Amino acid sequence: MERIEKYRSKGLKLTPQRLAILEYLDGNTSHPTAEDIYRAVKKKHPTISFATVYNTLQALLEMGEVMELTIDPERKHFDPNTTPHHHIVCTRCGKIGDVFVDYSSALELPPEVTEEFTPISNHIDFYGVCKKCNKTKRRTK
Amino acid sequence: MERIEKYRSKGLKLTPQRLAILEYLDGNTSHPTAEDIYRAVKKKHPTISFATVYNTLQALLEMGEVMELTIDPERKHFDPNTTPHHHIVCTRCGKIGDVFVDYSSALELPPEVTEEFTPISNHIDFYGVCKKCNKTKRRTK
DNA sequence: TCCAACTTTTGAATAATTCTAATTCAAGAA
DNA sequence: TTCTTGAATTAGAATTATTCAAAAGTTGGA
Repeated sequence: MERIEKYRSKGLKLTPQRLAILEYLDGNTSHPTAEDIYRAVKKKHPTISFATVYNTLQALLEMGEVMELTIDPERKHFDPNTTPHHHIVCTRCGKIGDVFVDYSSALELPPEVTEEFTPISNHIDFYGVCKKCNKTKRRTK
Repeated sequence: MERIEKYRSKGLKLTPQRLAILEYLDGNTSHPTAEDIYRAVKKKHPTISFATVYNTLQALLEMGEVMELTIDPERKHFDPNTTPHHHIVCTRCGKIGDVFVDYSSALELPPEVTEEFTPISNHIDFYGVCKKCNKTKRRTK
């Protein structure tokens, strides 16, 4: 997600807006939504539009430079780390953490499934409570 | 998902519309969207509204009688089978299959994750290609 | 430096889902 | 069986996330 050469060579035109988005995403492990990105980039480029964020994300998706996460039923999250990994979500605050373990060898599918589907990959959503929320009193109701 | 007594005893008022939704969901393994349910129930209750489908789904969610699936980035799918299980999605047609295997014991989390999160549960999305799509020629672009 | 092709922008358009207010109804009480 | 009331249904408006369209502005190779 760093060297800008990589993007130009893949035919991506590098505008200031895109550079700002790339910079924001580089090494970012916060799993931002489109809105998170929009708000962050807006600080340096107050005129940037949502469409530009979505356009750029679309381009990066097609280049395989970001992944779309479907963990959150309300909105898409994006992950610039495209090496295969899993996620853990705090069920109280929604914080998303990374899990860099390859469980594939342990995930054998039963015959009734492999008869119907040829498996290709997998992704695990772990659910739990983060440290901060564990300290906080659970809201009563 | 069957005995209607269960619902009444939990304070759910049983209207004809709700009974039709319950009947449609009972034993349904197609992982329908709200629209799938709306269209199906509409056959018997032509005046049913989307709001009723969403209301009922909300009530069933709160009762723990259906699960919301986030596999599809475009829309929510619902599963009346609330016993813990996983899913496999056809990356070509979107068909969703069930995987009734408990992999929990194989899904140990590394310390850097358990330091930050107290894990509670997990759900695996498997991705693959279904039998039907495997037969079909892949569309060339 | 020039210019075609690609981007950005604004605002409108979609699509999924939620909300609102008025009307209707389920089901326990009488 | 009828009454009563809180809950459910409905139509349609409202919201929210995301996409699209057209005009204006830029990038980067020639």
